[in-house]
Order: sequence, then structure tokens, then C-alpha cells
Amino acid sequence: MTDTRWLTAEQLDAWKKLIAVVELLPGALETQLQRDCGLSHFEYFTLAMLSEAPDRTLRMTTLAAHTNATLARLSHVVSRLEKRGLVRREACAQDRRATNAVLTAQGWDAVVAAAPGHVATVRETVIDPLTATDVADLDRIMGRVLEVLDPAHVMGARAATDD
Amino acid sequence: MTDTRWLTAEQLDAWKKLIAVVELLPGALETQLQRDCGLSHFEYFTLAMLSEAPDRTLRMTTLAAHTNATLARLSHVVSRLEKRGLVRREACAQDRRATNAVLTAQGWDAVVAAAPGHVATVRETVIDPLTATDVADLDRIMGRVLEVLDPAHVMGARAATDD
DNA sequence: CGCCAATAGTTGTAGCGTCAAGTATTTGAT
DNA sequence: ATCAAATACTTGACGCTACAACTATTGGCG
Repeated sequence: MTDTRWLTAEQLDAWKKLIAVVELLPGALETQLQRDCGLSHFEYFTLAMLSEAPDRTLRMTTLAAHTNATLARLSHVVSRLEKRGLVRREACAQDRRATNAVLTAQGWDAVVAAAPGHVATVRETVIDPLTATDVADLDRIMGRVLEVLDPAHVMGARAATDD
Repeated sequence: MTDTRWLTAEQLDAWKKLIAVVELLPGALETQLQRDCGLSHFEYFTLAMLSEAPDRTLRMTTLAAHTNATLARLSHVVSRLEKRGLVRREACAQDRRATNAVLTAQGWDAVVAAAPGHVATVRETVIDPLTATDVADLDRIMGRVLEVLDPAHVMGARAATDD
């Protein structure tokens, strides 16, 4: 603890920029989705994960893993989405402890309606300012970071192709 | 709106990884700082910005810009930090509408104590898994994204050298 | 000068996430 | 077969952030 390995100037520059993006990007996505669709980014992400799942159905625990949420958080969010008619809860036949979250037709429509604006925002803020080389580099670098943050590759598994 | 430009497979892969990092990284930083120092990442960042400022003092509005916070949020946070003796409020002589936030000696000690563990976490999760080339690429890519998200380069201005 | 808009900040409220506690069910060990 | 531990969620309370409303200055403009 006494001899800290500080960051070099180059590492510090890169780190500061990354942390700025990490702070600013969620807000940018949030603002657009909230304004145009009345959805938080997490709600959209949840619906998107369900939309890609077989039968548009996932067990709460699996959905929680894919969205990197605690079960408690997901339970609250699903309750709200349920009240809005976008998701439905179903008892799981195989394991009666479990609950399945199912995307309703209305929920599907909401994802389909939200996707184009969301993708446009993603393009504007991240993809379009980058060259093809940048995108490849970004993929490689984020992959390395994720080896540490999410070694099991659980987050965003089967992510929506339209995200 | 009708003809959406979807993402290519390569763009989608990179995007999914970036969004995973954006979701997971704050939690990783938060957990370590909360556990070892009883500080949220935002509180740490706020103290770090003050620690780098002339006289360890910044006007609320300036500090809000550097930390990418609304004034309302910052006001609440500073109130809490004030109660803990880490920050002090001072009236601004030049402009009596304004309030200066000043880092106390105790606040300085808290930043100094928190920094090594925080840097270690940054290294473990981001820097050490990357090569020198990766770091340079990361810097370039995040720089391009920030041109969109923060064109005025306001966020993290004068960021702590020990962050 | 006097007034009005803009700026700087605070405070209250409501919504979302975390944590702790509680229920129901299943698994596994004896 | 039985009972304890683990699993799968749900719920309630508390803390933090965004939003809106409010006060106090300051800066312009006529």
C-alpha cells in the first residue's frame, strides 16, 4: 500500500477521457429515450433483452444477469413495466420458486418504436465519429476490460441486434 | 425516420462491449471506494477536483461543470460533505450570489488516503489489462466521442493527477 | 436611476436503486 | 424421510438524483 504505482501521463489522459465518457454517455442515452419514448435506458435494455429471448421470455434471474441488475432492482422495474402493460409475469412450471418475465405485444411494439431513435443516438454519439479502425480498436480494448469486469461474459448476453 | 441505418456486425459488437463497460465500471469503482473509504465515486471525484484547484477552492457552478453534475445535485452533496467536515462553504466576495466550496484539511486527508486504493482499482480493471498501444488507442477513441458528448471540454477539467 | 432578465444557489418532492428482511420452494446430506 | 442450507424472488425503508419552485444578486437597457 505504501508504494503506489501511479499512472503515467499517457495512462492518465486515457483514463480521464474514459471516465468522462462513462459519466456522460448514460445521460445522453437516457435523455433521448426518456424524451421520445418515456423509457429509461435500463427499461429499454430490459425490454430489448426480452425481445431477443426465445418466446420473448426469460427467468428473472437470467434477465437480471443479462442486464447487470440485482434481483431486487429488476423486480421493482418489472413491476412498473407490468403496470404499464409492457411485460407480464408468469409462474415457471419447472421450478415453482421462479418467475418468468414475458414481453407483451405492447412491450414488443414499444421496443420496435424505440429502437430507431435509440440507434440514431448511438450513431451520433459514438459510432459515426469513429473510423472503421477505431471501431475495431474499441472492440478489442473493451473486450480486454470486460475480461476483468465480467469474466463470465454474462452481461448483455444475446443482446438485441437492434441495440 | 423510416429508413434507419442499423449498425453493422462489427459496430454492434463494439457497441455492446462499450455499453457493458459503461454499466459495470461505475459499480466496480463505487464498491471499492465505499468499502475502503466510505465515499461514493462522485464524492471522491468532487473532493479530487477541489484538491487540484487553486487554494483548494472552486465556485459551485465551476465544480458542477467539472464533475458533470447539476447545481442541485452538487448542493446536496456538498451539504453532506460539509456535515462530515470534508468541505466548507464560503461566501464569494466578488459575487454575493456565488458560493465557494473549499476543501478542508480533513477533506484533503481523505483524498490522499483514498487515492492509492482507487488508483489500484483503476489499474486492475482498466489500465493493466491494456498494452501501451491499447492505451493510446483508447485515448484517441474516447477523445473523438468526447468531441460530441462534451465539445467544450468542461468535464474533468484540471482533473486530479492522482485519479 | 429603475426595472427586468439572467445568473447563482438552495430546498422540497417524487422516483429509482440498494440493502436488509421475509416467504416459498428446492436441493442435498444424513 | 427429514431437516438444514441454498435458491428465487418480493417487499419495505432509506439514501441519492432529477426536477421544479423559490430567494438573492447582478447585469443591461432605456
